[in-house]
Amino acid sequence: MPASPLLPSLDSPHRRKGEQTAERILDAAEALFAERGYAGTSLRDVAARVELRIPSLYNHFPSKDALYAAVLARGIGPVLELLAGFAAAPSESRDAGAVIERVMAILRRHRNLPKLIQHETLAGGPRLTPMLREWIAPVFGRAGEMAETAPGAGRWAPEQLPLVVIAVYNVLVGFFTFAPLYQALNGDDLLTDARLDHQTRILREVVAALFPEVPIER
Amino acid sequence: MPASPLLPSLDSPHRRKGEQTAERILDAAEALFAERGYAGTSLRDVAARVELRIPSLYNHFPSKDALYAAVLARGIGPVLELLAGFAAAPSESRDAGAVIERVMAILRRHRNLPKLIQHETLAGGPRLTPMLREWIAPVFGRAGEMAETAPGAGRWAPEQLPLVVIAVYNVLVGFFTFAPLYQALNGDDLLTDARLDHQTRILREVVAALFPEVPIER
Amino acid sequence: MPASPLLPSLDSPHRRKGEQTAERILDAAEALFAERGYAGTSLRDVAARVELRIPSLYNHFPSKDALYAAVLARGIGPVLELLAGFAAAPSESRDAGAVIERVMAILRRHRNLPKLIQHETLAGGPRLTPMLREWIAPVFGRAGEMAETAPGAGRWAPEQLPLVVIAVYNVLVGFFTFAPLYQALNGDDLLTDARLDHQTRILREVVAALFPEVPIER
Amino acid sequence: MPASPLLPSLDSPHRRKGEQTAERILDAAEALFAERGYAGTSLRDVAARVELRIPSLYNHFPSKDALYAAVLARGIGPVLELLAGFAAAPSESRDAGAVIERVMAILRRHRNLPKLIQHETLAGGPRLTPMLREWIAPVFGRAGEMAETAPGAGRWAPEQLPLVVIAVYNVLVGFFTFAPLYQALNGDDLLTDARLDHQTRILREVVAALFPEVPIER
DNA sequence: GATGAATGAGGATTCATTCAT
DNA sequence: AATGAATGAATCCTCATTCAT
Repeated sequence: MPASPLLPSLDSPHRRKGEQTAERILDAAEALFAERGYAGTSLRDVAARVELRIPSLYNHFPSKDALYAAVLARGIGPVLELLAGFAAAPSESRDAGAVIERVMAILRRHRNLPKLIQHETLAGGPRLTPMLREWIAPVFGRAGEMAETAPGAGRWAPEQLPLVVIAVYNVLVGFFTFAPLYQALNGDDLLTDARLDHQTRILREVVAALFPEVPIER
Repeated sequence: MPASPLLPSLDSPHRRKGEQTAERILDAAEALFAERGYAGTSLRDVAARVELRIPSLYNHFPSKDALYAAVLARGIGPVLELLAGFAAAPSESRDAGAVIERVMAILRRHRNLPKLIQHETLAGGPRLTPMLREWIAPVFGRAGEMAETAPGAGRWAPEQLPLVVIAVYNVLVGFFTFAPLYQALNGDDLLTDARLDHQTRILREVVAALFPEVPIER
Repeated sequence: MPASPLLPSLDSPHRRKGEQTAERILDAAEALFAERGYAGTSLRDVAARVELRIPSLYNHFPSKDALYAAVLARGIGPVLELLAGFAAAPSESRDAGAVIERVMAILRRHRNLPKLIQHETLAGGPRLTPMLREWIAPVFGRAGEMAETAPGAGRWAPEQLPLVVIAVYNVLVGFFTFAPLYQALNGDDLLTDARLDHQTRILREVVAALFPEVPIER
Repeated sequence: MPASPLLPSLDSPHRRKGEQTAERILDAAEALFAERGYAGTSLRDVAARVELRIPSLYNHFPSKDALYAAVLARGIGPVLELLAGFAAAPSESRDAGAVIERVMAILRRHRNLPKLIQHETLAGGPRLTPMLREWIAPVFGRAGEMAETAPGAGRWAPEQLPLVVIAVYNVLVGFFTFAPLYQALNGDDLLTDARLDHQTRILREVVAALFPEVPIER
């Protein structure tokens, strides 16, 4: 029996179009939230970017906050999965180089993500905390533990280890967050493919320098 | 000769009190801008924090924008002077360790500064660009040049050098910007004196690892 | 073919109601701008008069300035068309009496118009100038030319003619602008139908006196 | 005995300077009120024009309203005296031409006055009414009476007479109020001495045309 | 007499949200 | 699903005024 027109099947054109719209809204919102932060982004801007009127946004997301959460979730999800996979792997088979490579690959396609996260980090605030408990906390907890059990960890005192992990994290994220300023200063775009390759290499070397004994595939 | 009543002397009570108030406004604004960014900070919040009514703010700063610029200028000034001094020093007498120490000392007293700068960096925007040309640009220009002529520069290809400098910069700034998130996750405050000592040490080691031949006083 | 729901037909209830509201806003604004001028009129007053909240005004006009411009355009349009028609008519068929009659008829229905124009005239300012070039300038230019080619023009030196035209204009407008003061002084309302008839007659006689040879139908 | 420094005589430099300041404030306020009306003029503007700070204005006038009233009084006084003198003169010795000449002379020196009055007229409102009763009312009352008893009055029906007087008044005032618009349109300044001579002449002719039997000295 | 600082009231405008269509 | 209209709350900012100096 074909789906009744009143109950459209999961991928009827209707539904597809609706999801497409939601996706377009997420895209627009992601770019704007990344550039201007939550407070600096108005639904008016988002709507204009999607070429919709504001109330239409409410057909897809129940509030600005929910839209923001959705943007964050969509962006952060893949990264967390990757990290979780890495953390879960047996310690011998962890290859730092591969993770760096794959994280960079994700960020290349989602260049807004680091800025988005950085905005949240700076706010350090209420909107973030709920998501933290669920997503970031375990990963960063694992990261510390990983580092502790990692071969090269001997170089750092236990209470220094989290700080070193944070340092690496900031080097990674920083390439993206610093890009617009760099461009304003020098005219160069740090986010071209060539530059991103450089950054990947630098990141590898930074990790190699900080954790001399961690295996890293060349 | 007594000061004419028409031209109040430089330290008339008026002036002194006014300057004090302006300073208090700057303090309040700095904290709020750092935490919530420009768009997320309302003059209402600032005024409440200084225990003034909103219009009084306008007796000291002509607009929110001007207040923001003043906050930025006051905060960034000393750091830039320090860096400029370092950049101007003859290359043999440059001691990376000393600079790290002194930058950290400044940031310890102005803990909002890195967040402030980070917000601006993320915005990458119009409010920043004018200041950039004047202040940051020459320093970062010098930083690149410094690194090139530095003994350890040989380790990096010329086009990689700016990226490495940026990496160090991000490690430094990142300790401060990541602090609130870290606290929300783990309950630990990264900005205690003990922790900041750790970070200083880590930063030195990062620099040592990245520029193995740069002299660094222990 | 039924109208698509995405493109509401020209007289959807939405549109009709919206236009009605816009018209009511224009009415209220016209009265207030006429009485108190631009600076003296607050959107709060306008909104109160239409029984709306202030932000609703922005659903119909993007700014106070735009509302003002719309008021002016709506009011001045018909008069200018009338004058343009008169100016375009062949000189023999021009009947000063008829124009006076018809201008008075318009102003009777739009009694705020003269005050509105007078406010603008006094400001002599930036808000006016753009509209002037487009609307008023050509008409007044024609007015001068008309007067020159008119039979009675011989009475006045060419450089006096514009001044005489202005004089007539001021007599006409003055009846309306002076009315509130007159009422405050004497208690009489100059804008009753009877009084307006008088004024029309006086205006005719003034024109007859100033241009003795211009044909004027009785 | 010379005036003690504690009790400065009426025209001590102290007092003189004070009065001078008040006069300068009046000048600035007159120009601004004339151009922008009461609501459109801020004390900030006035103070800036006198190169004082706002609170200093309050040393000379107790409120914005009082300043406005003072501007009006200072400007209108001479005109009213002139008219009063004319009205009081025995009817045979009245010479319309002389009055026109002298009113124009006053307005030439006080070009803001007509605009000022026109603003008030348009407001027709509360700020005006108190002054009206005292100043303008009697004069206009007399004007009507004068016109009635004047030789040429026979031309007009009694109830038309006030309207005719108003017409003349508007011709006179209109030259000044229309000037800025005219200048914006044509680039010509209507308030040059030559133009004002023309206007005086036109005004005489208008009066002559409207009151053919009124004596008017050539 | 002049002014810096402070402020209550109000200015225009934006924002996120709701609802009827 | 899309949108015009409406709105309470909040935005930045201006204004007239006061007061201590």
